[in-house]
Amino acid sequence: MPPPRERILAAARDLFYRHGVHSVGVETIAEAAQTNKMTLYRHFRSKDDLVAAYARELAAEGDALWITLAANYPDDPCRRLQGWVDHVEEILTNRFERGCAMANAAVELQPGHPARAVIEDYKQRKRENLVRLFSDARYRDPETLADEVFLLFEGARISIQCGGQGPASRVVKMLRDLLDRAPRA
Amino acid sequence: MPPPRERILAAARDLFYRHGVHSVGVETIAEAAQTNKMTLYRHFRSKDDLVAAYARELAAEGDALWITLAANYPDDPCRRLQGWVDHVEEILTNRFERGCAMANAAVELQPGHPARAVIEDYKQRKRENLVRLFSDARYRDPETLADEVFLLFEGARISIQCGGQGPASRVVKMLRDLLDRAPRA
DNA sequence: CCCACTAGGTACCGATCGGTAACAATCCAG
DNA sequence: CTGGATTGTTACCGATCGGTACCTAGTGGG
Repeated sequence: MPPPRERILAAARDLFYRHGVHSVGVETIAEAAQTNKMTLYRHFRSKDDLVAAYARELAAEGDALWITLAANYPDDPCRRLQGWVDHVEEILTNRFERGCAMANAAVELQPGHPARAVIEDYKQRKRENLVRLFSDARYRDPETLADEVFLLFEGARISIQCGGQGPASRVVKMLRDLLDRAPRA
Repeated sequence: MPPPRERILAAARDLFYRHGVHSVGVETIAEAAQTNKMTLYRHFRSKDDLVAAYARELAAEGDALWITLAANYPDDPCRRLQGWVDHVEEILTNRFERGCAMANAAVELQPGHPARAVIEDYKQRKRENLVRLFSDARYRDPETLADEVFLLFEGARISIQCGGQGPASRVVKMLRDLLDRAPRA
């Protein structure tokens, strides 16, 4: 069995994503992690601290995707781009998708919350990664293209939980068409 | 002074949007409405009932925009479309924008919550209104165009509160370019 | 073996949550 | 003016919240 801290973070991650940060109490998390509240508070100073750790874990995992992508296709930006689109498709067709966990958390958290900075930094890095990807793939206007793709993706994720499987289900095809038709240098 | 029910709904709307549904207690809402908890519970059976009324009000206001749009430009779908884009720009450049109130609420609410149905119905109507708008303006593929515009808009709104004013600030220009370049019949 | 460190368990704290009972004040129609 | 309906006030309920004190049970390294 993994050490308590990992179990707590895993449980928090599952519950926070499924039910929202404010709807889940620390006791519930501790029980789901097969431990208790005291052990939770030995590893996290407060619930807010746990939420921040939750955000950091999500951000680290998101960043890891880009490292994996670069490692898998070190000299082929177009394949790398294709790999990213495949990843997007994987997310958007997941039956349990409930939107971007970090965006959802940002909705619930007050502007001053420690997790907010983590989330905002991550979203900015994500956009930069997209710009670099389009730049490497020799698209003519990588900035605009990155913004467009970024917003389409974010919009699709938030729309899924608003019953809008309509627009979201077609976004992958839209993405591929967009990338096919966008002008390249 | 407006009757209590209206004041309560107005206060709930302000507080729910600024701080989130779960972060605001009924007592706070009653005080902000310059009344008290008992009066609130005389007009709303429960907090969930108030949240559902909140969602219904947002939906009614969103629907009213389309009626206004149709009334202002009864015989000119292109001007109507232009009016809608102006409205989008107005929203996205608002300093107090914190995303779509209904999408934010959906993030916080469990799938079975009475407000969820209101929100999902509204989003579907919104998409249909967009399709009709593009169809009236004689675009070649109104469905795809509506999805694209819908997702760009939703993505921009959710991105604003993730510190991503980067992508969101350029979305209006992207929208106008997209509509200029999209093929028409 | 032993001792320090970590985890588990329980009981508890004050605060706040959504929601209600009972009663006084107010207001408006007939 | 009067009487019924609506509102205001206060106090309260049980439940749950985040967070802590205290003690016991392991457990691993010297």
